[in-house]
Amino acid sequence: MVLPRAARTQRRTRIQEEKEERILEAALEVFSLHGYRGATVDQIAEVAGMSKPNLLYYFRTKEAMHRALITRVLDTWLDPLRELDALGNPVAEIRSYIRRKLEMARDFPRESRLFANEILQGAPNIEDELKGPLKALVDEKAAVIRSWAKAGKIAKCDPYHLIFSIWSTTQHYADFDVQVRAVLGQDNAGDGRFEDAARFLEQLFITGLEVKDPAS
Amino acid sequence: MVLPRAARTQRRTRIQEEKEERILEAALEVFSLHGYRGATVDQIAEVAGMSKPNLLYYFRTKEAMHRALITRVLDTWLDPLRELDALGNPVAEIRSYIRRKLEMARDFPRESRLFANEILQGAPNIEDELKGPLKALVDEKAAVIRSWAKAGKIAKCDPYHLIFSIWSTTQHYADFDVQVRAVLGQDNAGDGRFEDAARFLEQLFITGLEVKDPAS
DNA sequence: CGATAATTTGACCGGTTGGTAAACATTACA
DNA sequence: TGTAATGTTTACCAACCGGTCAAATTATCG
Repeated sequence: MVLPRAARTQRRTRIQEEKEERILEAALEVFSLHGYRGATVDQIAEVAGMSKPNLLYYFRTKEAMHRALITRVLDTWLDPLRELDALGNPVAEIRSYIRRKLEMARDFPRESRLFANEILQGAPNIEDELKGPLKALVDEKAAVIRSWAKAGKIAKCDPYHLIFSIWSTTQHYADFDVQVRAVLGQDNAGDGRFEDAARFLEQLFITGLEVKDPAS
Repeated sequence: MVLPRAARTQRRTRIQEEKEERILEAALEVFSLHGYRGATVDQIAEVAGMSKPNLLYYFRTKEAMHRALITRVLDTWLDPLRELDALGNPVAEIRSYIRRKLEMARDFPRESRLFANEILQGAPNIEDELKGPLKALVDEKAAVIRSWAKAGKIAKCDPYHLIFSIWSTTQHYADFDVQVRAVLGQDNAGDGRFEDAARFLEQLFITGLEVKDPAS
């Protein structure tokens, strides 16, 4: 046989698991830095430490690789929002959602840039994922936030745009890292800017969402 | 003569002005959608309605085109921040800065995406611009904001991260337009999302920055 | 008009890129 | 161990891409 990817129906070998893992890791590195078109298969192969035909034995096309990577990453990327608990304390829930998103921007910047690249260029490959699972999750959590506002637990506001603004402010520190560093100056070594950002964003969102007159 | 770009030292002809304008317009269209590497000279030539060699007669390399485009756009892109007036009413100044940035995201999304693409991929060509003019301008305005906070006109906060969060929230509606539309649903026709965003962001930032105890 | 400079085009080139063919090597397993 | 399936490599290709060249066309101006 010469169809390794067809082995998807069968159980996968140890080698398949290992190699596919190494390839996707390398693909994340390269795609997130150069975008889909800017990345080359040779580059990914080199980072993965294998020859190009060998890589193409596991993923038959560049696009298949990209698709596999996106779908895998999208799932974990939405975890912070999934954890938003309708039964928790509203302000505390939003605060820790912001913290989690900011931690992801710090710890998984490549994943963030992968999506940014994709969406920036019109999301040609993942439009279905956006309109399906992503929209469903956001709709669900927006309803939760709206109910908190209705109950007077937080200020009345558009829950969708609240979520957008949390996404954008936190992911900014991953996607626009170069700009952030350039503007803040030379102290690029540590994670200080993330701590400063956390303080600022907490102040902004929590104060901005506080209920002025707690009489309910 | 065969050196049209060397004509820079001389006055430019009518034809040069027109064609360079058309080329940069086409380049903006293509670069903003596909990034530097993803854009092809043939594509740009086609959008500009001329042959590839003809285009290369005006800009000798793809990189020269990109550089010319970036430097031109960066200048107008920073105008909203330049207008932030140290002598104006602090809250009103910040409010109208947010409004101006959001209007730019609505009216010039290609320009926004051009920068986003560039910075996302490590800003290989404009690092100097970031560390030079851009940092200088941000430093200047951050000092203004800090003085407002010191004077008790707005809440104490990190001015750099305030600027970052205004940038990210507003540009989000240009750069991640596809995602915003996918999440908000089918009503993609109008600009309603920008009006909703304006309302939300105003509430968020102005409430978040208000001084709680106005005793100064 | 005539001539000189500016502009435009079709044909082409070398390097890169995604992908293939087929021989060779290794592993899994009866 | 033998052998069939799986994994790896070398050599290669066709399409694409940025850029050149020389010839043709058009604008400029005395």
